[in-house]
Amino acid sequence: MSSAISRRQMSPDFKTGYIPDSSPSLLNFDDPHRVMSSDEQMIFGPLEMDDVSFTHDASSIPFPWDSTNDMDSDIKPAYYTAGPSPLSTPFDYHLSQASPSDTFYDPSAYLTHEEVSSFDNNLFGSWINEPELIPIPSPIAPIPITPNDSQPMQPFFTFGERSHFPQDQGLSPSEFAALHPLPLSPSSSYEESHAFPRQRVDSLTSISPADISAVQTPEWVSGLFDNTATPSSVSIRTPVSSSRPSVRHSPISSDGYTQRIRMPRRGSTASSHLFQSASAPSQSHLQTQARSASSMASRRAESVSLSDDRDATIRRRRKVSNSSVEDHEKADKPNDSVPTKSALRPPKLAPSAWQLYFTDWIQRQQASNTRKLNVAQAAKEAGQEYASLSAEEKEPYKRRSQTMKEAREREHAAYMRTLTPEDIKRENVFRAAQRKAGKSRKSNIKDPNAPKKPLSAYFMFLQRIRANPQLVQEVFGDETETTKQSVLAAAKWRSMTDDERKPFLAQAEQEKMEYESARRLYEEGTTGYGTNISFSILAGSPIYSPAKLESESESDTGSAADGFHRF
DNA sequence: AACGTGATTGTTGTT
DNA sequence: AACAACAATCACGTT
Repeated sequence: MSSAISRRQMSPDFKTGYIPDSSPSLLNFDDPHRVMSSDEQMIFGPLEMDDVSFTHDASSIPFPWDSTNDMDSDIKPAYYTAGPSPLSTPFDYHLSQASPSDTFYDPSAYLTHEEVSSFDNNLFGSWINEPELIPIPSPIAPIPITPNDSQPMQPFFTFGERSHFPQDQGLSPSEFAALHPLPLSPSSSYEESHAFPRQRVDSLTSISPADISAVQTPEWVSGLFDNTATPSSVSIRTPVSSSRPSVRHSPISSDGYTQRIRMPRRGSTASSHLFQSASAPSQSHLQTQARSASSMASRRAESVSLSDDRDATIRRRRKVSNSSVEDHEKADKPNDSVPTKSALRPPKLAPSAWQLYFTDWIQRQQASNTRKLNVAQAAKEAGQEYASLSAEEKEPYKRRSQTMKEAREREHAAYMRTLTPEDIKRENVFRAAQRKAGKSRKSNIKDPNAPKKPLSAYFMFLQRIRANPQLVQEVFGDETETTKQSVLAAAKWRSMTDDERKPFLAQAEQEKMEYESARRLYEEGTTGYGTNISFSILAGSPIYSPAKLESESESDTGSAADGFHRF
């Protein structure tokens, strides 16, 4: 399929001055110091985590043949430098360091009275708001409570001047392995220290269903309960070490507990309207949260009395929830059969600014006007009005949407982390079947807790180019489309000699080894029969000495080897 | 699947 | 059903 005309590529700036050979090639592979022997690197062994660096990012690999300074190659995504990653502190309500510029002072971080009230009756049935401010603890605007429990946000580890916060994405093998000091010790497990870095953990040997439901609860919702209940009773707990999944309760698993609290399927398309029409973000989450916060005793969805019979949606949902069809279907299915439905129940998307406006608009219509409008008509009209709004008028909607979106993203990441490898496997089997049947194009999900696959040599080569403007110019010329860039890079890659490729191949080999180790560790941990044998040679602490990091990765792993120039 | 990012397609919620 | 925003996917190379 040829790509359609790209409207954004018409800038003439890119069409000038391609001078391929105007300067000496930066791709000079003749520097005898350039090569890292994989043998030599293996001296330190793939599990010797003291020399861990973030080298899976090939752009940061200090290829000796490259004379350009490290600054180019040290570029990291913004979230590495922008302070606490929102994704890394999913449930941290105890920050006290809100600055005036923080969203703590942001009006959009507050729910209106209506919104709060709606929790009682229609469970987030409306996003409508009025500017009567009632603070809700945004995940990025932590509530200023529990002063004794508050401490400055600490970077999980530091790397030079920068702070690195664990991502919900997979980790590089090095990161992963290094963060697995003692997988059998609950208090030092990876998820705790990494995914929930500042979580106070009292007892983690097991996790209750209530904990799980809390994990699944949107933060902007659960925060409300944090306000009224004692923090400990509703504080969200890490969903248990990933290395001991034998005690890990999957949010979608069909064990007795979670099965009961599971909410009706959202249904991909047709059925969703049935249950969701009046729902806003995560009814089910709210429901479970309400349960776990107010009464830990009654967990059965069926027995929950939410004191709002006015809401027909709830009744409909409960009705479906009562049906035992689902339970049987689940229980009867062996693990290896292809699921007919996805069991995943991720938190819903936060409403967009437009959706907030539209809901608001509908409300206003209902309040004032007597005429009946169908959705299509309403959307048409409201859409025009929305388009004519000034930026200032859209601002409050955008801010509120943004705040909710950030909260939702964190909640989603937290949810994903609660999935067990089995959950993921199951879901991917389902998705594969859907793709095969042409019913969906959804790709497989990956385990966010698992170590990340390393880059291939060619991909490292690509990254190396991209990290250096001069190399970009030399290899890509003025081509800005990434797809075409990869074609050019591949041509270059093919034109290179084995010797020229060698440093990349060596590095790829090295990281592949590290990855395999990390993967084995992870799988051992997640099979429930893991042993701690190999962990003794890992770094004893997830906290590194940054100085060692930098120097070692450059001087040691970077030393020459490939035949010439050894000592 | 690992990287990058602009373009394109799919999903979302509202009555 | 209409709407706008956003999420997800695609394009591309190699291993």
